[in-house]
Amino acid sequence: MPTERGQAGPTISEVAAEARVGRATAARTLGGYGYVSPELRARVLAAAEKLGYRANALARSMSTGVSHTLGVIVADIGNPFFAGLLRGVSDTSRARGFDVIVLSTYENLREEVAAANVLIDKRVDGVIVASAALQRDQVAHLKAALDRGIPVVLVDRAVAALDLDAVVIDNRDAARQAVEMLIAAGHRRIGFVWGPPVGEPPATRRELLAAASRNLWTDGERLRGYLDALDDAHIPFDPELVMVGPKTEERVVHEVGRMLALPDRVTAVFCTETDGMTGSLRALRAAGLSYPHDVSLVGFDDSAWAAVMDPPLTMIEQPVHQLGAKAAEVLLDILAGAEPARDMHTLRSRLIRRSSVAPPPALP
Amino acid sequence: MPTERGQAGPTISEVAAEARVGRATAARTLGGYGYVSPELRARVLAAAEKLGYRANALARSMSTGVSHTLGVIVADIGNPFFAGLLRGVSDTSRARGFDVIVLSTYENLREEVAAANVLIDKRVDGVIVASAALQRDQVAHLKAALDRGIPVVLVDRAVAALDLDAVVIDNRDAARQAVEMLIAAGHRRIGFVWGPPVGEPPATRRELLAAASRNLWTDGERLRGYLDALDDAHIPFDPELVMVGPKTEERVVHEVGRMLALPDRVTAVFCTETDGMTGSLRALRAAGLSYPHDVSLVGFDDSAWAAVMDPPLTMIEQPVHQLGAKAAEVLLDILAGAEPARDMHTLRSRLIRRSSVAPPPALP
DNA sequence: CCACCGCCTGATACCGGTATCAGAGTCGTG
DNA sequence: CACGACTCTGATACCGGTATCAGGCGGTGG
Repeated sequence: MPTERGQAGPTISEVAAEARVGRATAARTLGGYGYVSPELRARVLAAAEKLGYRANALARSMSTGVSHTLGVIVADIGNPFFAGLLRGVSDTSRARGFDVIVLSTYENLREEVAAANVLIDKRVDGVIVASAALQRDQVAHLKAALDRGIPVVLVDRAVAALDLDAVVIDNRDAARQAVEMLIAAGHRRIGFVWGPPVGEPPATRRELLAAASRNLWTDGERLRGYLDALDDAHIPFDPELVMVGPKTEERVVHEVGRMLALPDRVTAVFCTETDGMTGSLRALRAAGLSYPHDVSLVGFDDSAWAAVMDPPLTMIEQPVHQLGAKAAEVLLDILAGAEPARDMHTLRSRLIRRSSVAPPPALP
Repeated sequence: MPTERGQAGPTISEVAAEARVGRATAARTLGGYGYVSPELRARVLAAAEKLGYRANALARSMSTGVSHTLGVIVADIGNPFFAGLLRGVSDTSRARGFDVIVLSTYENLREEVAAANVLIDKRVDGVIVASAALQRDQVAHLKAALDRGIPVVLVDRAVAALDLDAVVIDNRDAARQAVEMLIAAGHRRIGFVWGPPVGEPPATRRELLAAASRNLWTDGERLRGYLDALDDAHIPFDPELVMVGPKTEERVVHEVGRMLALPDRVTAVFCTETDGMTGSLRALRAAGLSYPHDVSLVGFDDSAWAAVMDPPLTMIEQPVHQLGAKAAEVLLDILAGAEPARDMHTLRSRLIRRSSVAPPPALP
C-alpha cells in the first residue's frame, strides 16, 4: 500500500519501515555512505522506488551544514547583460552540482543588504555579487557574510574597500579604446552617455570624477577611460558633453538632443549602456540627423540588433557568459578548498568595428 | 565577549545564554510568537543584536514545513523574454515575502525533469513553469510535485494534459492579427519563421500541424494563427514558405534567403521570435533587398531596438513583466489558501504598428 | 570449548529552529 | 489564610536527515 501521508512525500523512516530495516540502514543506502549488505541495500532501494522517496535537501543541509546552493546578487535580471551573466553562473554551477538563488537589487543598496541577509538566512554556501557598494561604510552586509564563513566573489564590479576575488573586464581600457577610435577618425566633440546620476551638472573635471566615484564602479571606470583618451589627444574636457541625471532612455533622448543643439555640437557619441545607444538613436532621428554621416556612434554591450542596424553599429562586446562562468568557477574552487586568491580576474572585452564611425562632417 | 564559534553565526541557544533566559523564551521573542514580558524581551533583543543573530531559514522550514520560496522553471534566463518574465515573478514574490529559485532547461525535457526534482528536494512552496511538455506521458515530473502538495502554475505555455492554472497570451490570435495585417496590405506570399524543428519539410498542412503539436505549445499556436489568417483570406497554404529545422539565427538567414530566391518569392515575413527577426533582416541585406519596399516584416517580442530601426519595425508586444507577476500572484493566492481556479488566464498582447509593413512591390 | 575479532546493523545524539505543555510565581477572593 | 485563576517561563518533543557507536552474530585460533 502506498504511503498514507498523502502530502509531502515519504521520509527515510517510512522507507525503512517498508523495507523492514532500521532507519540508519535505510539512511546509509539512500545517503550513499557507510556499509550495507547487498541484500538489505536492494530491499531499501526497492522500497524507496516504490514509495517515490526523495531526500529532503533542507534536512540534509541542516545536519551537514552545506546547502549546495550559491546565491547571486545582481542589479537587474531583466537586463540582458545580467541575464547572460546569470546563464554563465548557472551553467557552471549546475555542472558542479550546485543550485542558484538569484536576487535583484535594482541598484539600490538597501535592497542589496536585504538580499545578502536572505542569502545568509538561507545558508547558501557562497555568494556572487555585482555590488553597488563602493565606500568602506557600505560593505557591512558583505562583511557579515564573510564573517559567517560564506565566501564572496565580486563580478562585473570591483569594490575597492574589500579585498576579494573579482571577475571583471577592463572597463577603463575598453572605453579608452572606443573613444580613441573616435578621435582617430577626427572627432573632438565627443558626447559621453551616461555619466553619474547627479542633480547638478558638475562644472569641473574634478567634481565629475568625484561624483563618479560616489556611484557605480563600472561607470566611473568608463568615464576615466573617456577622459584618458581625451587627455592623450590633448582635447579639453567639456562638462556640457557628459550626460548627468537619472539613467533612463528618456533622459538620454533629452540630453543627447541638447548636445546636438549646442552651437559647437557633438559629432560623436559614446554610450556606456545599451539604453544609451537606443536613446541616442532616437535623439538623432528627432534632430533629423543620420549616422555615421552627421554623428558617429560607439556603444557598450553588443547584441544581435546592433549587427542588423543599417548601418551596423560599432560596439564593445563583453564576454557576459564567461564573466558569470568564471565567477562561479572561482567561488566553487574556494568552496572546494582552494585558498581565495583575492585577485582581480580581468576578462577581455572586444571592440567590434562595424559602420557607425566615420569622420566628422565639415561643420559650418 | 562575542560568540566563540567564529563560523556560521550564533544560534538561538547562544542568544538565550547571553540573555540569561531559557531557549524557548529567546525563540518566542525572536520568532515573534507566544508571550514574553517586556523586560526579558528587551534582554533577548539586546543579546541578539550584540551577537548579530540571524535565524536559520533552513531550520525554520524544517519545523514549520514551509520555505517561503518559489521555484521557477524557464527555458532560458538569457532570453530577454524570460528575463522580463522572471523580473515580474521576483518583484511580486519579494513583495509578498517569498524568495525565488530559478532553473533553466534550454527546452530540454530531461533538464526540466531534473529541475522539478531539485525544487521538490529543496521543498519549495510552489512552482511556476514554462514547460516544454505537451503529451500526457511527459508530465510525470509536474504530477510528482502536485502529489506532494506543491501547487504548480503554468506560464507562457499551457499544457493540455494537465488541468492547471496557466498564465498566457492568446498566441494564436496575436499571430492571426499580424498576418491579417499583412494580407490587408496586399500580401499573398507570406513567410513563417520559425516553424517546428523537424528534419524534413512537411509536405502537407496536416503533417505540419502534426509536427507543430509535437513541439512547443506557443509555436503551435502561432502557426495556427498564421494558418487561420490564410484560410480566412482563401490563400492556399504553401509548405515552402514555412521554415523548419533548428531554431538558430543562422538557420533563419538560410531559410529566409531561400524563400527570397523562390521564383514566386515571399513579399512578407512573419517572425515568431526576436532571433527570427534579426535573422530575416540579415537575409534581406544579403539579398540586397530592403524593407518595407521589397519585403514587409512583422515580428514577436518588441524591444527598444525595434523602435529605433530605420524604418522602425512593426511588432507584437508581449506583457512580459505582467505575465510573470500574474503567475506569481495566482500561485501565491493558492498558497494563501485560495482554491486553484484551474483557469487559463489570458493576458493581452499588443500589435504595435510602425513602418515595416507596406504593399508588396509590383513583381515582374 | 571458550575467547577474541571483524562484519554488519540499528539505536541514538545532533543540526537549529517551532510549538506544546507543565508548573512556578503572583494575585485576588471567599 | 487557603485556594483557584491567571500570567509567564523553560523543558521538551519534533521536523528529516547525518554520523557515531555499541552490540549481535558468525568465524577462527588457542
